[in-house]
Amino acid sequence: MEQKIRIKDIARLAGVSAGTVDRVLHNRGNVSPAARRAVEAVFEQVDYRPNIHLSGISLRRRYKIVAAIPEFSQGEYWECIRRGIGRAVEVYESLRIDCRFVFYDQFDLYSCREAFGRIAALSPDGVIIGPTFRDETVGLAARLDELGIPYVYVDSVIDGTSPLTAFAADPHTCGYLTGKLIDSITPPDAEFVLFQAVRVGRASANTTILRKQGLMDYLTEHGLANNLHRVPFSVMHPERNDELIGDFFERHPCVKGAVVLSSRSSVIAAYMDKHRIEGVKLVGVDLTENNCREIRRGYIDFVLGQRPEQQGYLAVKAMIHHLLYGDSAKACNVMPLDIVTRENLDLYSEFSEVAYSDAK
Amino acid sequence: MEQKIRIKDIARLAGVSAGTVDRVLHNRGNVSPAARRAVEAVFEQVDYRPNIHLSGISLRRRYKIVAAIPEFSQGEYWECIRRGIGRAVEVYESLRIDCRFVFYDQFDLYSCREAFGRIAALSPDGVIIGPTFRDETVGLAARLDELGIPYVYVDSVIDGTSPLTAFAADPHTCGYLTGKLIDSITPPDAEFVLFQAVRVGRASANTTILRKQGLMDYLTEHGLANNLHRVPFSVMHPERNDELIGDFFERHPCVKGAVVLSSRSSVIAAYMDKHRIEGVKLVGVDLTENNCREIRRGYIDFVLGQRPEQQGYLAVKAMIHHLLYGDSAKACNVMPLDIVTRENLDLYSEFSEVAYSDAK
DNA sequence: CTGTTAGCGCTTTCAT
DNA sequence: ATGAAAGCGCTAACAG
Repeated sequence: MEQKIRIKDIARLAGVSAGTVDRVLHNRGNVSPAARRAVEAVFEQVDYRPNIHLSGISLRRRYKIVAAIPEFSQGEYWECIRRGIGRAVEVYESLRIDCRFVFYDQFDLYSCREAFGRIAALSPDGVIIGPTFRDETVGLAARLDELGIPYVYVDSVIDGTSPLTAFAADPHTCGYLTGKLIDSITPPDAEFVLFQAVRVGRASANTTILRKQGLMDYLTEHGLANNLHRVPFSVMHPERNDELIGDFFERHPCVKGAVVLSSRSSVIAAYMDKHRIEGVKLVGVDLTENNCREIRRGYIDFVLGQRPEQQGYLAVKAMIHHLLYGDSAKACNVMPLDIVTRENLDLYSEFSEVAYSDAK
Repeated sequence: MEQKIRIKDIARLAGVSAGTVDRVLHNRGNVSPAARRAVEAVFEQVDYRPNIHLSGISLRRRYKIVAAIPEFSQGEYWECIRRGIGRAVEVYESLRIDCRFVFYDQFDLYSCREAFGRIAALSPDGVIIGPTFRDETVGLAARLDELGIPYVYVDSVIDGTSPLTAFAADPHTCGYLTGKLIDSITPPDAEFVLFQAVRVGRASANTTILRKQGLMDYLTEHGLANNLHRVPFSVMHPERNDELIGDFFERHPCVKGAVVLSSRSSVIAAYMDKHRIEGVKLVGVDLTENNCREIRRGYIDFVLGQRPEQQGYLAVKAMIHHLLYGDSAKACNVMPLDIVTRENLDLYSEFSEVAYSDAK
């Protein structure tokens, strides 16, 4: 039980005062090369880790974090990310973090452009970005780089930018695992269908493309690539699905498995319910409220969860550690992909209550 | 952005000093009924939540926690629980928690009795118990109840005792989910085999019995109860399995799925490897190092993880909050059951690094 | 019984 | 450039 080392100990060992140690620690200047060397020598020797909650208490300045993420309705994916961000702000309460949200419409490029445009004027110390549109995000990243403002991605990563770090599931693995699951739970000779949400006015989201690549890679590796059908469906206008999907399942009785790589598998579940499609397994992504309901009703068999709440929590945590101590973090943290089915679903939803939050 | 309320604010609102508020808060006595009422009235109004890390800093006394859990080798289940306990102690570093481990041999009742007997003499403020033997644990619990020492279970719960709280997966759900998985990944007419570890000198662990019940319930509900074979195997003497399992698979070609409800499915995987058993799916429990290896090699198809590290972490956290603030907690916290397969395995193991720990 | 005060580890201001 | 000192929210000893 060796005593925890404190700043005062460092000071004593380096033969300087605590003030000087702190100045070195936070790169606050006004320290002679000699003193700096002495202090740094001690840091080499000992494993000093300041208590961030105590740092917070005596901090004069407040940090302002802006979280730029898609707006959401109750029970949707981004609500979890937002909740995670909120929890982190509570846990690090002693730092009195100012967290401001900037929401945009993930289906409207102009809304995103406008929202991202507002960020710089808020002069944040750090930004959490939930990206959707590549070009807009690259633009925002460039502006932040210029201003020296660090940013962290949640949910997905935009190549060609230099975030402090990112918390996201690997979309290729997600698609690959989807393939593994649908293959595992259907007979060897089954055919599959990939339902693809039709998007108005823009290409499919990058994440979806990468997931699809993962799915294709699985199928190809297992000699199943030719067993896959693709059918479009509409999220915005579910009533159009009667027409879009039509009599697909009657025409393809060998199709025993369906996959949706966006979070909207509940739309397909509703279609299957309405048209009494039976004997077709359905695998989706994300534990949205709608998806959970369809899992309970037995229309969705498996869903992959990406721990959105934890993504938000960890993003803020990483940002705070960077702001206070200049900690760098590894470029990208890959979240686990939780396989959720009717039997373990409740364990996941009940649980998020207790898992985080150090505050009571 | 409403200001966080501090003890000083409570004092002002109640018309008393901070010292009195603190006395009320910690039931330290020496406070008049009138003052107590005034302070409690304010607590009704406002949501005051002390910052536990700041509480810690000015705490004079140290708390001593004893963790009584099975001893383990590297890569085993209980190592993760121990790591989680260690992490919590780090995160709550400002409280200078004294954590002492008392290990016992989970296969030796006398070792457990002896170890549990030593605990009271350590005069701990709280005890984390990883139970194995029912009677010994009931005895320990009774002694602790008598001494007024709170205790928390990890991994499993012993009925008829009154722990502060517990963190464990639900064994019935675990078995049930195992059934669901093996059923999902085998053909409709498949038969199954349950491999049961032979225990020397004592009945099967209670957890295993409950898991088995869950499995049976799944099979019964799905009209598959008659498709299940039971075969004993040995963990201690794997070489005996050639004889114990013998030509089971040749005699039962319809068996397409195997289940192991202890953490030792890797032993069966090794058997299958050695005897070139093919076309039989295997589902197990716990992400031990051995199990992970066999998942990677493709001999185990699915494993259920119970987040042992998080169990340990949360147990200590709950205990600390209780010791400091008298927080009660709900009787039992049910951990998620993570479904792990080759494709998402690495995400789970890589991840535990970053998920906990507030300390850098 | 109660208010005042010192002190925990850390940051920051203020003299030097 | 540097050390001393004050102060953050909280607890506990102390003096009344």
